[in-house]
Amino acid sequence: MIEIKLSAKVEYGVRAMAVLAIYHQDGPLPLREIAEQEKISLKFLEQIFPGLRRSGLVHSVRGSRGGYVLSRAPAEIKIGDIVRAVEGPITPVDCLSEPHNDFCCHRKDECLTRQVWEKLRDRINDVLDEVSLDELVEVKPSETLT
Amino acid sequence: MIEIKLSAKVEYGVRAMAVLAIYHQDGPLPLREIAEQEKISLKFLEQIFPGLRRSGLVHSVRGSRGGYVLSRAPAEIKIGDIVRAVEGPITPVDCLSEPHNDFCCHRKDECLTRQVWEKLRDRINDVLDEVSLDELVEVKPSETLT
DNA sequence: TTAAATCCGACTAATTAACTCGGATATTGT
DNA sequence: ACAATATCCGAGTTAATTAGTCGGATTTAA
Repeated sequence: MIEIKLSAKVEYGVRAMAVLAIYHQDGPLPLREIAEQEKISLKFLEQIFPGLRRSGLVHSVRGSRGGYVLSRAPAEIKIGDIVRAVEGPITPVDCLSEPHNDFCCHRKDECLTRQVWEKLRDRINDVLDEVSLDELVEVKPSETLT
Repeated sequence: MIEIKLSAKVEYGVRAMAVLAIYHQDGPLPLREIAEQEKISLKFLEQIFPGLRRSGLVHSVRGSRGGYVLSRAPAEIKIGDIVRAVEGPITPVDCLSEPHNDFCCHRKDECLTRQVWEKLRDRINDVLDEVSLDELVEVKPSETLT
């Protein structure tokens, strides 16, 4: 079994954003296209994108010939942004998201393990904020800058 | 909702090991004691400890006056050891644990996002292997070395 | 022999995850 | 105007996982 695991929503969300990054120039890209390319259920994608829009990472164009467009350049979008947009704040244990209560951990003054999870949370966020979308879709050596 | 989350098993496992570290000198400590101190169900702890034992982190003393003892000094036990003992190898997406198959991600040559999850996995392991049990139970300034 | 422990495996209840479904609404091309 | 193509919205469903329970067998010290 595995214990630190990304949800399918996050995985698909990042994959979908990567596709959007590739076709960034070509105007709005409908989810149908992304679904096809990445073999993801259209209906599931439809469920994922509202979060990305609310977080301002993409903007939507409704109606025929509509679709989604990145609202910033791929270089300005970090993987962490996507992950947080899809699922909310990243935190390894509930204890960290709530205001500290003494029942969270039952040792006298302070939760001993809390500091480890805090460190873990911070590092996870760091890693995810180090990589941006453009790095993800970087083309192979063949098409690097002239 | 949260997407990178430790299971209760891991959280309890680490807390329990911290208690064991504190009473390290005093011979075997029964789970009943730990359960009481940390307000964790005894039956649940009983389910967690076999994994810790099989990984060689603790050894058990059966029968009356029995319990569990750390098999190494707290300084030699990393949080990562505990996490892996309780739940198996740490990996953020299934794709990483299996031998690479082309259906894992549906882009032509290589999974673009894979590299990010690999980096994430490695960093998570790094963080968890940086902290050892003794750091976790380090006493407050009042009782630092004379 | 009794009490206190680990040990073992099955069972269950609750929650979450991963979709699915049906339709409403907006927009464009003809 | 109208059909086609999108996003949008919310509820429903199914499967998997998690968290925890339960009953009892085994081991051992006192």
